[in-house]
Amino acid sequence: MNKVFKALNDQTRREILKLLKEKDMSAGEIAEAFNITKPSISHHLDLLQQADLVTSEKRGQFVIYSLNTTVLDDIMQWIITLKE
Amino acid sequence: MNKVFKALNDQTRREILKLLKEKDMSAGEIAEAFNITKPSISHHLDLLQQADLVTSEKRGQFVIYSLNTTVLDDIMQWIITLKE
DNA sequence: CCATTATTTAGATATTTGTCTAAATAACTA
DNA sequence: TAGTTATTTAGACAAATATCTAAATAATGG
Repeated sequence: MNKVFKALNDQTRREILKLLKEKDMSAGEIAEAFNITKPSISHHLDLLQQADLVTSEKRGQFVIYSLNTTVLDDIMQWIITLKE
Repeated sequence: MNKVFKALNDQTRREILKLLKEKDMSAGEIAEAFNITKPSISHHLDLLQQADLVTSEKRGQFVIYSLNTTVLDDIMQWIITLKE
């Protein structure tokens, strides 16, 4: 939960999630969408994965990342609880 | 939006919101609920207010804080968009 | 007006974070 | 096997953050 909030607290990471909503992408493809070096993007992807917001799968020499929205349900529930 | 995510990215601030869900509280009352000094809590309240997650009103020598959940709707909508 | 109480502001400090470059690892291909 | 491409790891550094103590501000009550 803590890790999810932390992962969401960054514009670049939120945009990565938005990209992955459209389609699965390799680390390199994701990096190309930003003006940030590949190691930095790799770090962001690591944080997103730690939060379970993305999953990754090695396909040949590529690592394909996918969005995982199931943890967002917890955040939604947290917000709903706060509102009621 | 950025400020809301930032404000939510802290355990203490999330607990403050939970407290304020139950009832409005003065800055001092809130501080007493934590093992943190009053200036630190004051700083957290400032960040929450910047994010529009709480409002404050001066009543005599006290400052009463209240929860404001309207901005949480934006977060909810952001999550829903990501999920659909 | 002075002392007390409530809260915030200022300034310092240690930790965390986002970014970079350089190097390491892993997989394909000629 | 050697060279190329894809990604991550390691290490450094500047900026942001959470916390503290001390001082300032504001309101109350004798």
